[in-house]
Amino acid sequence: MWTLSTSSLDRLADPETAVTMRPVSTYHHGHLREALVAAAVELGREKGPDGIVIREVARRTGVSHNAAYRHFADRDELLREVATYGMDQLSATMLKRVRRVRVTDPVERARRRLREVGKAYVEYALAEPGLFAVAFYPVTLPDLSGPYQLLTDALDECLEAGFMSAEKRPGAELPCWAGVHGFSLLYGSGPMRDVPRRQRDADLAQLLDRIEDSLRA
Amino acid sequence: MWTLSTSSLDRLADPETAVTMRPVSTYHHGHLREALVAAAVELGREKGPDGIVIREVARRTGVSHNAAYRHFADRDELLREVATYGMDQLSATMLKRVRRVRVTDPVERARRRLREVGKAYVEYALAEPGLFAVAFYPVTLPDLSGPYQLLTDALDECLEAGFMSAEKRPGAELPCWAGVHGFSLLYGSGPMRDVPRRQRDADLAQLLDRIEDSLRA
DNA sequence: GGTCGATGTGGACATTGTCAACATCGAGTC
DNA sequence: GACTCGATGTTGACAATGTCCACATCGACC
Repeated sequence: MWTLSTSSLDRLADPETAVTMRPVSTYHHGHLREALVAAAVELGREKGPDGIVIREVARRTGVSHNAAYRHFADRDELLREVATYGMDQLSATMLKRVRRVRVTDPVERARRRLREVGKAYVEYALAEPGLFAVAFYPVTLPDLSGPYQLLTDALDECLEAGFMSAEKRPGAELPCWAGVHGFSLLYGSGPMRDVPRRQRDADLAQLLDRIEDSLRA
Repeated sequence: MWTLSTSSLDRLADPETAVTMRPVSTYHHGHLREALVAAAVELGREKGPDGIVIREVARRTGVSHNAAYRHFADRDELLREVATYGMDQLSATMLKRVRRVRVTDPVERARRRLREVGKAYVEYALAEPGLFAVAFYPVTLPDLSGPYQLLTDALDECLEAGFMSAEKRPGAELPCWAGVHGFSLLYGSGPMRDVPRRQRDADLAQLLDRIEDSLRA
């Protein structure tokens, strides 16, 4: 029953339930909550927030409509779960890219790290426009501290390396965030969504150049 | 019958139909299309894209459900109409603010105009978050040439005035647009929506400062 | 005065979120 | 080892919605 691409569950199943895994009788599912979230994530990935439909989630999980109400108060709570999943993936994507930077020169490393933070943000938003939209769905709003902290760290490093002027540091997060966030939406689901990849990459590079220019000491 | 706040119809009713206005028998409405769009705009203003519900629009217009189908192929077409209305208002807001600039020094005037373009964009997005969301709803996407042209003009002026370095001019629209667009969403319906007005204004001022810094020769 | 196409109406259907009542199962208790 | 009880699923129902079809009504033109 309930076949699942385990990969998409990696971050969902907590170790405890993972141990208790049993093949399941037809009635009590055993891991319904996780299975439902996994199905909801898949729907969100395919069709965005509006595509996350309780009854379809139940159908894909091979369970009756209404079963979800034993695990989520309402649709919004399920949405919030998917949003958190997306935000976690965004954090992970950013962290991975930042860690890949192998430069010793402090200034160059700070610049590169800030750039990778921005690139990763956009990369995830464009790779998963549906989940990104869910993560920023007005009713949803999961914890943002992961991505925000990575940006803060990158900016601090720019300051320490002397790449950024000190009087620009306070509140510098916002202009940077707004830039990549706006870019993500314009190119991910907005009016620029059909711009070919080459052009889009060039535009992103230019955006990151301008952000650097704006911070430079 | 069909009471309407005429003010909200100003930009909708075309002169021709306006002349033909008649008090109407109960059946054939006479200006149903305009009345429906007006009601849809009001709903969009109150609750955003998801709030624009055909049956509610019909109810508010005092007409049967289904009546709308004589004027719009489906809900999306009605949405598109509202989106166009919002985009027109955005253009108007921007134009108004740009025109208010009364500075003679060319450099200072170019800077101020670019700034007002950005301020107006954010101002409208924050004043009408629902309509702004409709205007950028993925399925919608009305004509953007109005706002875009105003930005282009402002940047051209910055170049001519010598405030912006020439090699940064090509493609300069994008970074600017992304910045104000991202800001609008983060503060209008996103994670920053509860930031108090004072703080928000300061953040916007800083964003515009950084944009100027990024373009400076 | 009569006809006909445009415009509204009423009814129907499938889909959805959600509630209430009922069914089933496994973990403790005697 | 049988029993009970709370957690977990299921069935059925309801109202709201987008959309389709058949029918009603009206005004412009012959």
